[in-house]
Amino acid sequence: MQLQTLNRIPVDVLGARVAQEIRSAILRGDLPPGSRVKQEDLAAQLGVSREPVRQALLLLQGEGLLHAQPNRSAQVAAVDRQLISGLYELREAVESSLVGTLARRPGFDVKPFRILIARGRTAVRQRDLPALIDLDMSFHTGLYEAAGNRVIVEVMRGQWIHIRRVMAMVLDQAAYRQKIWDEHEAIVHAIHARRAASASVAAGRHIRAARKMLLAVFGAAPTPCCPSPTTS
Amino acid sequence: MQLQTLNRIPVDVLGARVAQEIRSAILRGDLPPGSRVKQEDLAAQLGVSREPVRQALLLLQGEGLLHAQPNRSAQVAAVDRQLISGLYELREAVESSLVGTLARRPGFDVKPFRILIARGRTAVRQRDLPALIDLDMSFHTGLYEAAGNRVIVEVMRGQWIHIRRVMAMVLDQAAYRQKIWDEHEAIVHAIHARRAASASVAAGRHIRAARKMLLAVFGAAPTPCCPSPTTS
DNA sequence: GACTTGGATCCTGGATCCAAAATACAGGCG
DNA sequence: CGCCTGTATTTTGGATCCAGGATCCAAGTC
Repeated sequence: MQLQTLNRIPVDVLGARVAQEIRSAILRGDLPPGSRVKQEDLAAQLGVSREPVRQALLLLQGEGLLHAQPNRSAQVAAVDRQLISGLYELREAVESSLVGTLARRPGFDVKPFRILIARGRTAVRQRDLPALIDLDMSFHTGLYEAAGNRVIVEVMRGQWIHIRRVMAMVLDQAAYRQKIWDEHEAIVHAIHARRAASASVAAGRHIRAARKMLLAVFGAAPTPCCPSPTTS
Repeated sequence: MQLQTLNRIPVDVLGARVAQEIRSAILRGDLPPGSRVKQEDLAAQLGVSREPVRQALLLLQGEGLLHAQPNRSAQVAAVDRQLISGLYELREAVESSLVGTLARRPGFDVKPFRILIARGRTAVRQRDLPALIDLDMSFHTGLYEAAGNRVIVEVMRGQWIHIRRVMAMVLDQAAYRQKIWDEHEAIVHAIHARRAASASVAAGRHIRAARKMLLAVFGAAPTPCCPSPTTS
C-alpha cells in the first residue's frame, strides 16, 4: 500500500520557506495585525529575490493571514472577536460531531492521547505556554487524524494557524489552563468507553468554554494595533 | 459604517483570472483528474507569461485542486470516494449545527430561500443540471451567510469547489433530484418555525442522503482517469 | 490658511532570462 | 532480447528587468 498524499507542505521550496518565516513572524507578534508588508523588504531581509516572497504572500493570503488589494502592499490580517467566535463555532460543530463518530466506531487507540495528556499536564505545571499551545493543537489534530477524514484534517490544519495566533495573543489565563487537560481526558475517556453522546457533549463543552474564555480576555484587551480605521 | 471586507477574490488580477480559467477547465472535465499541467502550455494557451500561471497553480494547489511536488509538473487532483465521504461528513457536522443555531436565533429571513426553492423546482422541471448545481450551492451558501459566521462561509466556499466538481462528475440521477428541494424546503420550514432540533435533523438527513447517493453513483463509475498508480 | 493639483518616488504586477532538476531517448552491455 | 547508463531535451524554480498604478510632498490657487 502506497500513500499518495504526504505531499502538502512545500511546493516552491523557497517560497514555502519564506512563507513559514513570515507566518512565524506574524505568530510571534513581529508584524502586528494591520501592518503593511513590503515585498522588497522581506526579500532583502530573507536574502532572496522578490519572486519567492510574492509566492509566499499569495500563500499566506490564501490562509487568511494577509489581506491584499491589487497594487497595494499586503497587510497582516486583524484578529477580531468575530474571527474568534466564528473559529470556535466551527470547531464546536466539527469536533463534537467527530468525537461522537470516534466513540461509535471500534478501534480507537487511546495510547497517543494518554501520552499527550501526560505531557500537557507537565507543561501546565511548568507554565510552558508555547508547549501548551503545541500540545493542545497536537491533541485536537490527533482527534482529526484518528477520524481518518482527510478533508477535516486539511480544513482544520488551516484553521489552527488562526487558533494558534489567537492563543498566542491572549496568552496565559492560569486558572483556565488547569481545566483544559481535565476536559481533554474526559473526552478521551468517553470515546474509549464508547459513550458517543457523552463524548460529543464533552467536546462541545470544551470548545464553548475555550471560546468564552478567549472572547472575555480578548474583549478586555482590544487588538494591539488597528490604527483607528480611517472613515474616509 | 464602512465595510472593510469585500476583498477576497483577486489579488494578482491576472493570476486570479488564469486560476479561474483553469478551475473552470477542471470543473468542465477538460484537464481530467491525474492529468499533468505544464506551465508553458497554459501560458501560451491563455496568452500570458508563465508568471501569472505559476501564481494560479499555487492558488489552485492551495484549494486542493492540484497536487505538486517540487520540480515536477503539477497534476489535477483525483476525486476518490474518500474525498466525497470526507467532504460530506464535514458538511453534515457543520450544516446540522449551523441550521440549529439559525433556528434558535430570531430574525431569520425566509424570503431569499423561498425564491431559491422556487427556482430550484423550476430547474428540476427543466432538467437544467448546471443551474441545479448553482442553485444548490446558492441555497447552502445562503445558510452559511445567514449564520453570519465569516469563518464558516470562507471554509465552505473552499469546499464547494470540490463539491461542485463531484456533482459535475456524477451528474444526473433523476430520481434524487426531486427530493433535494423538498428537503431544502423542510429545512427552511423548520428554521422558520424555530424548531432547532428538527431543523438540525433535517439538515443532517439531507446531507447524508446526498452523500449516500454520490458514493453509490461514484463507486459504480470509477474515476475516469487515474492511469494505474505506478507502484514503483 | 486650507484645498487642490502637479510631479517625483515608491511599490507592485507581469515579462523575460538563466540555472538546475527531471524526463526521454538512444546506445551499449550483460 | 532486456536492462542499465549517459546524454539531449524539456520543464520547473528563481532572479532580474520593465511598465503601470499608488502614495507623498510641495507649490499654486481660492
